Parts: sequence; C-alpha cells; structure tokens
Amino acid sequence: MLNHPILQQLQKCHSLNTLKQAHAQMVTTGLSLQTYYLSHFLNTSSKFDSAYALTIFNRIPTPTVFLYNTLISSLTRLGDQTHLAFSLYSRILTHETLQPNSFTFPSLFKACSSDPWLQHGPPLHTHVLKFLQPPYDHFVQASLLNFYAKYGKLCLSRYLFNQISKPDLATWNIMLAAYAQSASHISYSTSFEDADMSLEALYLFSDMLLSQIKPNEVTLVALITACSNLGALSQGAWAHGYVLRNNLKLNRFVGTALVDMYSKCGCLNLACQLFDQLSDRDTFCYNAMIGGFAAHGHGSQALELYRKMKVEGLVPDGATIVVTMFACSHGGLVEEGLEIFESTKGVHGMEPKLEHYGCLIDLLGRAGRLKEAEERLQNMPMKPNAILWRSLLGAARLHGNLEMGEAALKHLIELEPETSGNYVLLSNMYANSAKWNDVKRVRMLMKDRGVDKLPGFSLLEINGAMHEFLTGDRAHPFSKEIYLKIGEINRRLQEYGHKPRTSEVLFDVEEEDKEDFLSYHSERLAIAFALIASPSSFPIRMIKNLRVCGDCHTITKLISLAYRRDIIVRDRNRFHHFKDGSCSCLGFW
DNA sequence: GTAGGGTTAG
Repeated sequence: MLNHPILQQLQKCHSLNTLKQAHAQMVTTGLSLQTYYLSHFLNTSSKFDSAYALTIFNRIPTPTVFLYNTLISSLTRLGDQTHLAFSLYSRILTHETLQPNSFTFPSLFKACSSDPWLQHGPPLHTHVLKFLQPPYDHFVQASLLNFYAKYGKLCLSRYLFNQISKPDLATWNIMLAAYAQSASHISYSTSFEDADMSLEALYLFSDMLLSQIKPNEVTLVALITACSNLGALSQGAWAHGYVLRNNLKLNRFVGTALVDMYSKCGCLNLACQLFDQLSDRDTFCYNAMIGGFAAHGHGSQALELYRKMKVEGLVPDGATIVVTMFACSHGGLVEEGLEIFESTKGVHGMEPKLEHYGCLIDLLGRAGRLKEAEERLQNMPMKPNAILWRSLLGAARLHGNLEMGEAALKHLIELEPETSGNYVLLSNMYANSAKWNDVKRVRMLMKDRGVDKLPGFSLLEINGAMHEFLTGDRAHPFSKEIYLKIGEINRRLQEYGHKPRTSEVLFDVEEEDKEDFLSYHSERLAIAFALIASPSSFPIRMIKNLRVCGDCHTITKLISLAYRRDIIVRDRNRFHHFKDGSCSCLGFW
C-alpha cells in the first residue's frame, strides 16, 4: 500500500501545509481512494493532526464505514482523543445506510480498556451482538476478552476464551497477561486468589505449548510476570532459559520483567546481572531495578541508581519517585527521601500525587517523626486515602503511640469498614499494652460487622512444585511430619533461650494457647516443611501474604542460626534475608 | 484495494 504512486508523491511533502493543500485538491476533485490514502498517511505519519483529519473527513460527502474505521483507529491510537473516536462511532449509528463492522470494534474496545472509558465497554458489546453475525471475527473476540479482563471480569474473559476453537497467538497472550496482571496490581500483596490467578497463567502456558502455538516475547513477559507474583524462581529461570533457547529477543519488556522476577524471587544478584546486560534501558527498567534494591533494603544502592539514571539522561517518572522513596524509608535514609520528595516539584516539574504523599508519611513515620508525619498528612492538598492512614497507624504502632494510632484508625475504619487488617492492627496495639478489655471490644466490633480476620498464608517452592500453607493448616499431605518438625524446632530454639512474644496474638487467651497459635503461623509451617523436604545446602525461599509478625521474625532469625539455613522471605512489603541469626531488614519493616 | 486485538516498573 505504501508503494502507491500517490502516496509516494505525498511522502515527498515535508510540511503539513503542503499535505493539506494536496489533500484539499483531492477532496474537491472527488478522488475517494486518494482521500483514503491521504487520511491513512496523515494518520500514520508523525504529522498526524486529528483536528485537521476531522475537518477533511467532514468535507467528504458520503464517507464509507471503511473511512470511519480508519479514522476511529487513528484517534484511539493517540490515547487522548478517545472522545472523538466515540463521537465518530455514534455518527455511524445515526446514518441510515451505514453499520459498524468487524473492523470498527477492536480499536473501540481497546480504548475502553482503561479509565475513564471502561463503562462504555458493555454497551458496545451489545452492539457487537446486534450488528455482527457469528462466528465472530478473531480480532473482535480478542479485543472483547481483553476488555473484560481489564474491566475486572476475568471469569467472563475466560468463558469467552474457552469458546474460541483455535485461539491465535495474540489471543493466548491476552488471556495469559490477564491472569498474570490480575495478581500484580499492587505489588507483593499476594492473596490466595492472586496466587491462583498466577498459577492459572502457568497452566495456561502449558496448554498453549500443547496447542502448537509458538510463544513470542509478549507471551514470555506474561509468563515471567506470573512467576514474579508467585516467587516461583525455578519456573521463572526456566522462562528465562526459554527466551535464550528459542532466540527470542531480550527486549526492554522481557528484560524488565526478568529483572523484576529475579528480584521478587529473592535473587537480587541475578537481577543486577541481568540489568547490566540490557542494552537499551528505559525508565521502566530502572524503576524495576531500583524497586528491587528498595525491597531488599539496599537503600544506598537504590539511590545510586536513581542518580545514575538521571546522568544517563532518563527522566524519572512518578513510579521512580515511589520506589526510590520506598528505598529511603526502608533503609533509614530520611533526609535523602525528603529531598527526593521536594525535588518532584522543583526539579522534575511533577505535582506530587497521593502515592508520593504516602511515601512521605511512611518515611517520616517509620523514622519516628510522628508529629511531622501527622502534620504533612493533615495539610496535604488532596484527601488522604486509607493507605495513608494505615501508614500513619503502622508508624504509631511501631513507635508505641497509642493515641495517634487510635486516631488514625478511626479514619481508617470509616474509609474501609470491611477490612479486617485495620481491626487486627488496633487490637494488636491494645494487646501490646495489655489492654485486654479494649482488645475484647475490637473483637466484638469485628463480629458485629461480620469482618473476618484475613488468613495468613505462605507460599513455598520446592523442586519446582508450589506448596501453600494457611495458619494452622493441616491439609498438606506431609502435615503430620510438619507438626512433628515444629515441635523439634521449638525445643531446639528453647536451647537458644527463646521465649515467644505472645503479644502478637490477637485475642486474650491463656498464655499456652497463644504459644500454640504462634507456632502454627503459616510461615512456621512452610519453614518446617522446607527443612524436611529441601536439601540442607539450599536457601529457603518463601512468600507471605501479610507482614511477618514480630515473633515469627525473631524465630526465623534463630532458625537461620540453629539450622544454618539462609531463609529469604518476601512479605507484603519487602524482603527479609535471614542469615546466621540476623535479618537484612535491620528492624525497618 | 483498504482498517482491527496482546507485553515491562510502584
């Protein structure tokens, strides 16, 4: 198509004005084919000007659906002109003689896949049913799948996917990415459902191989993302090997996903090595690597990389600021963190967003500067959300300021009456101060409101198989051996002078019960199983969906000493590397 | 004779 003589002639036009003149001439002489070519050229060239394209379009007396589709797709590609695309679409509908066709819908569904256009998707789906005849076109089906995944209806996506007899590569990729991403909206907040979604992505990948569709880079990015969510190192490393064995490109997408995967699987060294190998690094790559340093508690290395990216001419974005400040607050680098926050406005010309205020509150609060944290929170330009109040609450709890904690919690429960973690935090604060009546009061409040405590669970990978453990779980096939092992661990740790910190247990129960309850926290079960089932020279790697409790943290340090095992735990906030009786977090967690 | 769907960081 690009070889058409008229287009070649047009490509010699170097200014928008000459293009416009040429186009005007064509329109007036009624050359409709040429009109198309020009529209297409305008659309695909860097000189695309949506206002001008629309002006021309409006002068065409009888535009065909084909011409509508061309323009709609160009407008949706721009990202910020979606409203114009939809108004063109509604013009098709008002035409008596025109109907949308299979080419009209894919770009519109793509436009509906992100805010604020999500609401337009379902009505558009009814139009598909109205205007198109089954069997539906592959592209239409794929864009529908993708839309429903982004709309939060993953089940519906899967249902539609199952009805496609031979999905093509892009369709598989959409489904895989949908599962991998549904779990990674908030990093590290792995829940049972999220883990299931990521596991489903792994299963789907093997189905894909069985169906003889050859994966490409996009497929691998989704697969690697799923491994990151699961902390599944051997699957992730296998995926890396797959990229190399099959001569897939280690492009920015694949590279960033791998850096993130190695980092989230606890292998910061491998993440660094890979990062150094990447040839064209953009802000995304840097963000992943800085985020890796941050989560592993290497604050100064994170800062160093942050400075390096600016030297290399890359512009930090909102996410860069988040991860770098996170590194500062988890590494005790308060002044550096404050400086970065202030620089978002001054140096980088960004208006700090809600999440940046979140980092700020966390930074100050964690460092014990509670009053300042509270002041910043009260004086910020937007309304603080639950995450910010929780941050303040966490800080108040860490530094034993019960009064501030109670105040923060009041706001928090107002914003999130259904979230059990809020009640648990308050209750733990009361328990720490032995205020058992207050603990009981919170417990009643939870019961009245029908809020259940979120079950803690841990994920562990041994020899490529994933094992899940819930608190007090007895469902594992080796459950008996695990509980025997816990008995042994407890006896061994007592030799090291360990006395359990019973205040972490929520309720006012007898001391001995509390000890039992702690012994069966999911991480304890996972560690016991790993000690039984994995070679003693291997580090133990696991993921916890909540934050590690104080007692488990102490115990895990001791186990790393008593059993001479490195234990690497990813909790919902960060990594803990336990080695020889100490932890890399140095208490910042 | 022409147009359409999938990927990375917090």
